[in-house]
Amino acid sequence: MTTKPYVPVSDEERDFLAAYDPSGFPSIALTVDMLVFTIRAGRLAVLLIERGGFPYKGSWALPGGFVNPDESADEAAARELFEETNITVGDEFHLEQLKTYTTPGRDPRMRVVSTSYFALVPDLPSPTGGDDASQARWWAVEDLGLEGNCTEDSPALAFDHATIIRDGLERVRAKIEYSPLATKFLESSFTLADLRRVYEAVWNEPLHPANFRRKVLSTPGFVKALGNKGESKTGGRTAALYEEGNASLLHPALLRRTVNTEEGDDE
Amino acid sequence: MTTKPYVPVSDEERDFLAAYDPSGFPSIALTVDMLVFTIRAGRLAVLLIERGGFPYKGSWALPGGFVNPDESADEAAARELFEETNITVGDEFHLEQLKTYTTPGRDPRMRVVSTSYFALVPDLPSPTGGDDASQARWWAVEDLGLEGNCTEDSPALAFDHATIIRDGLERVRAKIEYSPLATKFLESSFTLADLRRVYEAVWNEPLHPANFRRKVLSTPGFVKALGNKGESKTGGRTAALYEEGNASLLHPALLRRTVNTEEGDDE
DNA sequence: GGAATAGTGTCTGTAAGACAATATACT
DNA sequence: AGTATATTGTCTTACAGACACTATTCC
Repeated sequence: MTTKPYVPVSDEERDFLAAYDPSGFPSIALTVDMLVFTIRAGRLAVLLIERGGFPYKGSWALPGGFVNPDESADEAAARELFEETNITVGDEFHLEQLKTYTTPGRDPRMRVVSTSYFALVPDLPSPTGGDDASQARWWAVEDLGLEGNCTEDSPALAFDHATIIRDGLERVRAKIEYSPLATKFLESSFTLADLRRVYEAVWNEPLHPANFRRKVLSTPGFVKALGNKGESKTGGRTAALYEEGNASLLHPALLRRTVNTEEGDDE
Repeated sequence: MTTKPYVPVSDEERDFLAAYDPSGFPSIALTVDMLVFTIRAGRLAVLLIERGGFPYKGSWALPGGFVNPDESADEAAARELFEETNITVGDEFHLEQLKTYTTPGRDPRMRVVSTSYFALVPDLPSPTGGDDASQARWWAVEDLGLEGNCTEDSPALAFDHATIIRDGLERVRAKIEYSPLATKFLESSFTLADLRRVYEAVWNEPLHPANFRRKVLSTPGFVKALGNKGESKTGGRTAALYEEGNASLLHPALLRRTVNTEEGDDE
């Protein structure tokens, strides 16, 4: 529980810290941890990096890094996201602060305060290997063993990153109910079936196509119809294309049936 | 935008910082800022403290303080809340992390990373003067001039605390829709009219008593009926008493009509 | 034509919003 | 009695969920 003295483990880190505070090692390091979510093969996935050194060597961790002295955590998060995925901040995807983790000892090297961010991005062409030698890949969140369904294939997660991923999942699952965030998982034009598959992947439950359609179209500002039509992929009628609308909140909201609360004896 | 050298402004601060990092002043200070909300005279109010020294002398600031080296921000927030209001952490009120503010230069003295928390407490007996000589009082959020209704009576707010208060208001207003948090503003037993007045104060809009009642009672786990009845205060039929239920999420949610989103051309 | 998906129409149950009516307290 | 609030009842409208049906594409 007490803060241990810091021992640099790589030249990059040593250099960074020397530049960070010329007078010595800082008492507190501020970092960002990135939850980069996407939909791959119909499943919600998160980007993880295999750690190559102490601590948690061989475990999988969220990408992230130090906040520079002259930048805010928001700016650091956008920078890290670009470094990891080559995506530039814009309207194409969503980046939002999630929560800050401060428990003493969460990093054995020193006191590290980490502010987590989550990003929602469309399916990226490649597994987006990081610029450093570390191994990066997408993990389907189902396969992480976060909800008791832990198997021998579930990866070990470094630090308190399992908690961060759980918190992020909860936020994303709740937020697509009342905001048009689900469109951020898709390219700029999409079909209503694409949008429905996003909801099904994030909530992990099937939705009724006809009712979903009626609901989305009756929510003002959620999506906007484009004139053209897409191509049929597996046979079947060609679907119309839509783009993101201009609403920032959905009213009325799309409601899940499955709500993770204990409802007991009422009244 | 660049971080200025730190100049201690009080003996307490100097002592704290010396103890905080014996090798010198820390590069980053981690603090908590507390949004303590309550309902006073039918209006949503927040606790503010008048600053007695540099910077922002004479402005009003959120209560808060440094996170000690051996505690988490959660623990620091609970400690600060007790120091400000003499309320002990428990089921009686709500304490939750809001957001972390990191912009360089937000405190002119040094790089201060502040994690904000909001607490919902019942109306407290006294204005709860702080233990130090600083002036503390409740401010109705309407009177803070946060939404353009700024008058000459609106207080000057220190640092980026106007932003923090706005963020907190948004969170609380949204969260009482789908969680039973509104009961945290009340004593352990309350009438449905009391609960309705909480919603009316937080949302600043009148609610229909009969429909509110039916809605609350039909939401499983929101409130639980007590056998006894309260006293009539202003004449009129005596209302039945209720206590908090065991639901953690309201399903279905109580919906505001007024939603602060720009809804444009749909479809 | 057959299979597959997109999209429309319709029925039903539930619940919200408005409002009237009744019940119970205080003066 | 008169007033004020609590509580119940009822009517209308909106919408979610279910499901049948039509439309359009590929094979």
